[in-house]
Amino acid sequence: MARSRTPDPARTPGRPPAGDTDRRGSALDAALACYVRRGIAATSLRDIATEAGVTPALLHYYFRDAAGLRDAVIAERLMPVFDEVRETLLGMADASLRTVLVAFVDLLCALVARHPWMPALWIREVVSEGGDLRDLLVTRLAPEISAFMAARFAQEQQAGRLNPALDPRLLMVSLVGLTLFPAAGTPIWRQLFASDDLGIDDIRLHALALLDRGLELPA
Amino acid sequence: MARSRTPDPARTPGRPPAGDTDRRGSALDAALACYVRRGIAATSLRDIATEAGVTPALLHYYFRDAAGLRDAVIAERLMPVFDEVRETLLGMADASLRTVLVAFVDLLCALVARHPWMPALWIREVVSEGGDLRDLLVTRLAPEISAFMAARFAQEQQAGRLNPALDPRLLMVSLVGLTLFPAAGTPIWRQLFASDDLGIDDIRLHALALLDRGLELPA
Amino acid sequence: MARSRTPDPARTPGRPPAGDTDRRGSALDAALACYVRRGIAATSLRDIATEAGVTPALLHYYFRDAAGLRDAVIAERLMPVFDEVRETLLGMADASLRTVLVAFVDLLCALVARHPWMPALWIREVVSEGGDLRDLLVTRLAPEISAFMAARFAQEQQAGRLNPALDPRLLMVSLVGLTLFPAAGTPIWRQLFASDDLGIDDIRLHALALLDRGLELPA
Amino acid sequence: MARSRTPDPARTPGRPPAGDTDRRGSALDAALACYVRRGIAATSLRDIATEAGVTPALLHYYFRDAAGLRDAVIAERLMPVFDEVRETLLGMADASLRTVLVAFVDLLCALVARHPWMPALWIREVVSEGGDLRDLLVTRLAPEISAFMAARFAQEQQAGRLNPALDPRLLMVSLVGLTLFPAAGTPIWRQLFASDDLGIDDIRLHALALLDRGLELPA
DNA sequence: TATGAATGAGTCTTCATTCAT
DNA sequence: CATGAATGAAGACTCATTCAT
Repeated sequence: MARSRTPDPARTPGRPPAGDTDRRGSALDAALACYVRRGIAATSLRDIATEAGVTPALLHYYFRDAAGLRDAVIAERLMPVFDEVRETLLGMADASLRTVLVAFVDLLCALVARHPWMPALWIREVVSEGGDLRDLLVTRLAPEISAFMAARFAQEQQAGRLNPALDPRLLMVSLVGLTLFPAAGTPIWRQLFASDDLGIDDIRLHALALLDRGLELPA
Repeated sequence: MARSRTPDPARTPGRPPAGDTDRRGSALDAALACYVRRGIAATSLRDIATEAGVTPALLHYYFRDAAGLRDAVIAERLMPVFDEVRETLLGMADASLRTVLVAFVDLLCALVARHPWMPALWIREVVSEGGDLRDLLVTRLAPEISAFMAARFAQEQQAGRLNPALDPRLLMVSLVGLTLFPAAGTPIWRQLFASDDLGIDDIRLHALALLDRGLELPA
Repeated sequence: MARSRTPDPARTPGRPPAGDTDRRGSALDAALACYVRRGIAATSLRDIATEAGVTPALLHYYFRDAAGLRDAVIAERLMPVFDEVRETLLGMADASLRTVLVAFVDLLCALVARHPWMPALWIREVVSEGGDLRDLLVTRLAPEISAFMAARFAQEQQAGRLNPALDPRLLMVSLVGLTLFPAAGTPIWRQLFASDDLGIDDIRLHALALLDRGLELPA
Repeated sequence: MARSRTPDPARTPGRPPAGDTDRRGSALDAALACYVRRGIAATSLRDIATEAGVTPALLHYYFRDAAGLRDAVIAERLMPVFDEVRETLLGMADASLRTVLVAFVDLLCALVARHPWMPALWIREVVSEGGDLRDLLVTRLAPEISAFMAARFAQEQQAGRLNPALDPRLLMVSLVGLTLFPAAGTPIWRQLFASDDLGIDDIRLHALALLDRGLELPA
């Protein structure tokens, strides 16, 4: 039974013809918005259909079922973004550690600037035990990056060029905890500090400052 | 005729009489477990009833509806924990900044050690736009703490006793990003680095080291 | 997870308390009527709910799902009838072949008289390749009976007391083909021959006559 | 503007031009296969489309709707077979009763040999109360045959040339019950008696033997 | 001639909730 | 104090059918 479900499989990978109304793409965007707002598990197909202005039946026509839609969102909206991070990072094997770290922070922040929905979705669906993005992270995205980064950290540490009290494994985690995590909570910090201008660039500078020299507290 | 729905409203705040099997408390625990596992929004009353080994009707008898149950979990399981953090922190107004910071990190880590479910629930439900914990954070827990901490940071910074490139508003966010966030992802880092022993104490030491002196990268 | 779905399992095997309205039993009867009318596979839960005058949700409450309802109908409406046939027949091991055969025909015809819906359901759902009754026949009801009967036939044939041209395996099939099959089609034959009085007793006498002496055609 | 929906109505009765891939004919065959497998009422248009390897829309293009397809299957696949039976039988008005009976049995068995799907479909869809084939039988096929046969039986009986205890109306029913009915259940009897070789010819010989002289039980 | 797009109605099923007991 | 019975609303998904191309 040929899986010829998707109306025009040949069109799937890239963006649609453009110019014309692209209902499939709109559906993906609507799904993404719902996922960000309520979480993947709590989003119903009907929510997405309403958001996209189409009937639930159409979503079934395009994506077969709820899991198919979710997979399509991951494949066509999330993976391209993640792949970009991986490519950029792995291409920097020869740069100095400082360069790599700054590039990593810059990369994540630039990513947030372009895709404001990313951090919230990422933080939420990755830490969730049954989260679908967690598998994605653990099996496809992170292994290469984390191995590369952790190895590099350990090596620099042994050479005495990195704070010896740090845990090489947790350093990469820290980079995320100082960028994506604050970015995900931006609406909260804004409200908490009554600072409507608090943005990803503040996060970036703050993270770099903290990483670079720590708190600089007097002994 | 006011329908006094909760069996014994007077008993609610504290623990039940004890001695008897405490079905209400078990229900709260079951709900908490489900919230952690699947997220608050994606947890059905039926899930909780099954987990607790009671009928859905009993949950209605105790908590009126799903929102009532959720509120009870927040009030009786989450708030006590958060209040403890707030009390401890606010009681340290006179201590040195280093002492306060170390105490904050220690406090969060001790909390994780005692309530391993906390970080995942917290991280997930706080970033969710409509999340109920987010309201809780923004309206009840954080205002005092964040105001206290940010003011203290700014004051120390002006006195030249804190890295001037840091953002006082984001520093408290960073403390969470370096403790609760890594803690929430522990299963992932363990799998990623094949380190079954990676625990909250590693997170604590790493965070303190990073905060204290940063990366110590050579110029 | 204890399958404590059925409201009152203890009541299940026998008929309900009687006197009170037995909605579970009514649902089984309604399901049976629909199965007979349209076939098991083509009967929707909604059909049954409408026929029984209840909501589809109630059927789920009682029987969990469509398959559960079907199984309940089989177990509580069909099996008792079939078991009766098996018991009666297997209890006649010592009787003469003629006695056994006449008893078999009489038994089936009496059964039809008491449960007019039986033949149609039986004929239809047994020949259907994926039919659920077919499994029932092949695995639970027929093996004993058919083995017993075929063995008896073969033994009588060897002793020269049965038409040697007959196939012992098919003889029992013939008994059904001369009783249940004509009974299932009764409405048709009545219409075809404009005989409103054509009934199960005509079928019985005709079958016995044919079995006994055949057509008695002159050579 | 009369929408001439069937592509080439003139082609309908006979086989298509041949030489070209006959998608209409394949659809009919696919439908027939599905009908046999699941029953007419339980077969969806989509099932048939999948089986035929075409789109549901094409079936609508050819047959207008599900009923139209079913009617086409009846008209172009079933009726020719049934007509053949009728023609053959009605052409034997002058033959001896024995000849007619043997011919009838032979005819049905030959038919089964050529169209193994026939008996199952026939038995199932004819006894079903709302079955579409039942109308067919009652209104188009059987009236002539059954009238002819029953009259003949009655006449022979009055002349003392047929077992007087038989019911002339049911005799023709018996012929079907001893041929098509056993044939429909062949897979079952095979499994039940572990006889993979049990076939239509065994059925034919057994039926003839039983009809001819009955069981030949000793008094 | 044939099909991809689209949908309203219908399917089974789960859910939160009510209520009598 | 607790639950079994019951249901309306909503869930995912399937279906036959229409229509523009």
